[in-house]
Amino acid sequence: MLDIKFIRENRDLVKEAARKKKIKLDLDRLMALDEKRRKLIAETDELRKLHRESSAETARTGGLEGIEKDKIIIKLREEKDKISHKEFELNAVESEFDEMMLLIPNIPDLSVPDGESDAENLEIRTWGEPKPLNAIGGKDYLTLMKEHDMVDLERGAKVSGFRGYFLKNDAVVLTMALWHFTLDELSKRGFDLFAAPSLVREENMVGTGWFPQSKNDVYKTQDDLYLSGTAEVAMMGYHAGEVLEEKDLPRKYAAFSPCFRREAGSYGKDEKGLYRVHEFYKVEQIILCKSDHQESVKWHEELTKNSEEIMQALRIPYHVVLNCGGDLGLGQVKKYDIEGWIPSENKYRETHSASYFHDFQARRLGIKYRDAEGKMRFVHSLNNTAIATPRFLESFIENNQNHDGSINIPEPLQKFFGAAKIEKK
RNA sequence: GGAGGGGUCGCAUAGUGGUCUAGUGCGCUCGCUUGGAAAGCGAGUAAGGGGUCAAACCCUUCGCGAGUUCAAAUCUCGCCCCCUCCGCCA
Repeated sequence: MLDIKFIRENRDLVKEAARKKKIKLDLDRLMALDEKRRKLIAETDELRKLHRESSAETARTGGLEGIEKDKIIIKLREEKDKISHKEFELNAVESEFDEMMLLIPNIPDLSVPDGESDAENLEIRTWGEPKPLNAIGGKDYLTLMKEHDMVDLERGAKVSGFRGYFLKNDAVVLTMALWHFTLDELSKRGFDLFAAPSLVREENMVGTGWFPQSKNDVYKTQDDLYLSGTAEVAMMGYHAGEVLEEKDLPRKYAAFSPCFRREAGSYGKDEKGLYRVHEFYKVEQIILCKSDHQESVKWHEELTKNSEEIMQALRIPYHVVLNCGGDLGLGQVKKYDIEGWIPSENKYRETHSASYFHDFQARRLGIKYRDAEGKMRFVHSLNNTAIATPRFLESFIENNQNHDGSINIPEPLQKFFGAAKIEKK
């Protein structure tokens, strides 16, 4: 959410933001509602004030009886009636206003390129040597995983439906080793570790900016809780409604959680394998920092660097792209995706997504802090994937395979995996 | 799933329909006092919204929401959370 005062004074910026993000927006409607709203607030306040004065007077002259009393009560009743009518009018305007406010996009950074979709994201750097499949060993990850009895997709679909999967044996150990390794790396970098809830209240979905837009992509339970698609939601809700101290910022959190996505509207995309599944696991990095653009930029770069270092430690060639306007979420100011190299597809595919929001999420969630002068401010928030499984197995296994079909476990991961290789049984 | 108790200013607590514009204590801030400090004394002590160049000023808020009433911290209903207990359970 943006500050209405900011919107009022920067209409062109907001319109440009909507254009860049390819979001439909009737800003004139919002401005008209805002004006109406303020007028009604002033009128309501005035009526309330008068009524309050009358009530106080009545209270002071307590024991009145008969005609005198009736007269006063009639007067009070009339005042109250006027207030009710005014409040009714105000409520109608405010609820439409509030609804629209949730749809106002955050302003993307100037460095964000124009573009419709992820196809127009800009590559900003690469690491490692991306090699085609035949140069590495010649097998795609599913073939390899089946050979090693690491996955069962058929029974996954039988039990769990479309996009269902079972991981088995070394894949289970490898997956857990990846989580553990990642958490360990982040802990070393000063992150507090969390195992976060996936089941969350609606207000957190709205607060992070996932709702109302992406409601269709999220599973809802019969208790009106939602199955979150990322620990970002729970971790942002963690401090909702709180006032933090400036000295306690930044807060750096690494949160593990199961993640759920309906993938509505993605039929036909990545139907095979472990890349796009309904149920997966993720370690997410979350940072809350001071309300300052340079701070946000600094931590955004650091979050990205952390994930790059994890990619490097695990020997996955990757590139980093700067996401274009059309590929940004409502609240995002700027986003980098890290895409791991997939030899079998001869291309890079998204494994991490690092974005910052300025105070967009904090405003919706009410996460504030008292600055050095004692002034209340909204924190800035950022997040980035640290590792997402089983998606990550695709690039991991293909890039670390040997000609004999065995899979190397890079040195930093060995103490978590317990061996240096996955060998043919 | 069931039974009961509770949620008031940073903390503790008072308040069961009208002077609550929420009292008191503690804490905190400032001042007086002092050689300095403590104690004592005095004043202040929130958030959100409207308004304004900024202020003054005004409105709202006693877990959240709705209702009854001229008037709600106080009465009614729904919800959320916390505590105690029974049941079930990894």
